[in-house]
Amino acid sequence: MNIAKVIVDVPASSINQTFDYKIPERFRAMLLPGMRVIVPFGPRKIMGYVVKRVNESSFDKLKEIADVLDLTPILTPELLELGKWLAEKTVSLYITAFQAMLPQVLKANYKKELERLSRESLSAELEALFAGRDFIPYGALENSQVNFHQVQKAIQNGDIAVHYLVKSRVTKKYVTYLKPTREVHLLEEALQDMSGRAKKQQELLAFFINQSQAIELNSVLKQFKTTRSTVNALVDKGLLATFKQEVYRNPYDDHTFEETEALELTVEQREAIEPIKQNIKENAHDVFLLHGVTGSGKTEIYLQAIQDVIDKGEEAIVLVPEISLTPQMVKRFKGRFGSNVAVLHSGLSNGEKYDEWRRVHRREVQVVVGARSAVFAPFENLGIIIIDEEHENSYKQEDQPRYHARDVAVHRGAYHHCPVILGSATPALESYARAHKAVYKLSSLTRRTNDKAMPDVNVVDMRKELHAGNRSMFSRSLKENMEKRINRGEQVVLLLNRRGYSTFIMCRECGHVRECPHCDIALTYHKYSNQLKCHYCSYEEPMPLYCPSCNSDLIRFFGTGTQRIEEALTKLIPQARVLRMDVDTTRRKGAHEKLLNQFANKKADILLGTQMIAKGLDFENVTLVGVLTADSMLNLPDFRASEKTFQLLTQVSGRAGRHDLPGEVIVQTYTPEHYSIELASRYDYWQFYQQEMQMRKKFQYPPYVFLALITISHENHVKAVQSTQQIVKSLWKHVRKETVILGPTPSPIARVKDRYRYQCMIKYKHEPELRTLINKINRQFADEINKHDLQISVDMQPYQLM
DNA sequence: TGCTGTACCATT
DNA sequence: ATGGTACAGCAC
Repeated sequence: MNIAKVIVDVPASSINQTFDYKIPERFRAMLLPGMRVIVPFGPRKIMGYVVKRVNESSFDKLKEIADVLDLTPILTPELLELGKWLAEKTVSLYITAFQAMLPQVLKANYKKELERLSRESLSAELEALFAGRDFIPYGALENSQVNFHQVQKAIQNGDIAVHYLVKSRVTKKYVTYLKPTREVHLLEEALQDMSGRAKKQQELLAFFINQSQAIELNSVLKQFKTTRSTVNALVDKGLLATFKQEVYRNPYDDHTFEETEALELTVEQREAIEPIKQNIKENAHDVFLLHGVTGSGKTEIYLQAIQDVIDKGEEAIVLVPEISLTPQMVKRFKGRFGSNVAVLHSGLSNGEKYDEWRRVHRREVQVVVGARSAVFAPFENLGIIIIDEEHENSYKQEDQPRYHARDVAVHRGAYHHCPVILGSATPALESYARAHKAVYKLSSLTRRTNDKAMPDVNVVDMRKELHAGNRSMFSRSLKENMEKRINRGEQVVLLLNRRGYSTFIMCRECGHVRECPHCDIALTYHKYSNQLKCHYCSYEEPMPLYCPSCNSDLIRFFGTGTQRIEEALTKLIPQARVLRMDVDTTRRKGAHEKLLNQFANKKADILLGTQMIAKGLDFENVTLVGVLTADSMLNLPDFRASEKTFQLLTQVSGRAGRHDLPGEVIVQTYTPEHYSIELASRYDYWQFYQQEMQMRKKFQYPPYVFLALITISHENHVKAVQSTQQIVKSLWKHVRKETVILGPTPSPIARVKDRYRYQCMIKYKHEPELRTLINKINRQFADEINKHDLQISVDMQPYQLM
């Protein structure tokens, strides 16, 4: 078993295979699958993952592994298998699948450097560059006087050499400790001998005579109100010593969480949790769909199920959409399980994420709460996987590997023989359909734990407002209600239902809209930098003073951004204190929580924001929720538009009147008759499900069919269309006759980064060979991809059809 | 003849 | 992805 099969860190389809390496003597005893290694690859050195050890290789000229980066495997055998499955299932590269399962800092950093080998003098330019040093970064060659040829010659001469370095991005946090190094009597002697002037040194030394334990340096400095120099003096005298010890960065101070006990369950909750507990007890794997209205106590069910898993000595993964939005969620888990919980989400720094990940890796915790990628937590005895708000789009990763966390969870659940819980007030249609077909087990929670009714939803027809001469974005009823609540000292949440919160600029004179020169999309105005930016390629230009097309100065930014609504709102109700929550006001780290805290402390009357305020917030003083434009998503070319609208309206309605004060919801719309709006206002999920299923059946969309989206891009418009056409043709040849292939169609954003994008959509019910077929097509186009810069990307379960 | 840009090719 | 190489084009 002295040969290792390695997946190397080269994201190219021609490299999407294992490479064999000899394991040198010094690594034979310790090298295991799942460890990272450094291997020579062509002229350079790169990182790779060992997936297997074998005895033989069909390749005869094997190179040796240059180094091993881990002492223990970072991928368990299960995760190695899962990575393979994931890559194949999503038609992605093995390397991208493995990288997706690990924290960012475990990815390799590559550097090149030049070493001076000979003492003899080099060319004047090279001498200047090295400036007496033996090693210099390779990058120093740029903007220097040295030309490439000189370097090549020097290398051939053996005067200098290029080194390829693989650097770890891992940084660890250390705390410095201070401790005495001599026996007590020696310290006492030293204290006597010390000059009377060194007051602080004496104090410190006296302290350590009574105290032989190591103490954190910073706390000593604080306690004695002194500085490092005092300590250094004692260290120099050989009386004290400092040493460093690694500590985890802990983003949450565990002690600040109030401990909670299990709550008494309602009858409904008990009925829902029973089969889950049974599953846990019997090591059985079922997928449970927990359909519970907001406030029905889903989280308590999660907590008590997890308790069973912990008692059994097993581990739990809890996925939440985006945890920084719900500090309440962290609080509940830390409150119940204390330091037995690791938290993984995008609000943490890379270092913090790594430390939390390591607490899982080292089995220091049994519970992980985190966003999408936490589904890969390296536990080996999983007892339960929970996906909260399972309908959320953020569980689908939109770049390679394009996976859905739900699929991964179910796969891991089957492997570990443990239950998977999908919880939501508005389950994804796919999930509910599966529950309906008894593929998943359905549990319904129809009542709130406090038995409060859901707030009344009043739908306001904005067309009538217009006819009545009200041209503002606030209906009369919303205005009156807001004033009434604010005067009573209650609070209001206002939701602007917009997917993009971008503001584009348009000339009022000629209608010219400023677009990105490289992409077919309007540029977005950014107030803080007064720049126009492209969200797709990061192109930037200053905000023009005059219209580039007609030179008029009537160029303004457009779009009903939250800023404009805020302005209108302060005009409409001058006494209201408005808190605006959007990308601009939440950009800074922690800004999000700060704003929410301000609102919780009643520093504002109205919280105005986009989708981000719809989820998981719980303010007891909020009695009115207003939705300004409920139908703005309905016109998007997205077959899930109705579903998303229904989900959003239901979620946001749950924000009002959760406590003692009764709540009310006002929904403004131009299409009050639309079933998603009408049924959301009645909280009728079942009716919505049935109606929407009919639509999906009629137009052949999921869950009636599976989708696959292939996007082809090329700098040349014609080439892009032609290649897509060819792909469509060869698909037609090999799929069943019931399968539908649409395309070539231009992608909704037809050009990005100067590349034209065409797509083809496959709608199928049963195509077991589809992935093989797509891979075959990929290979057919290998030449075009390598030589002529054609790009083909595949999404086996598209959520965003761009 | 020597320098520069580029297409192509292999990587265990 | 990325570095090496063969080769074409061009100035001297």
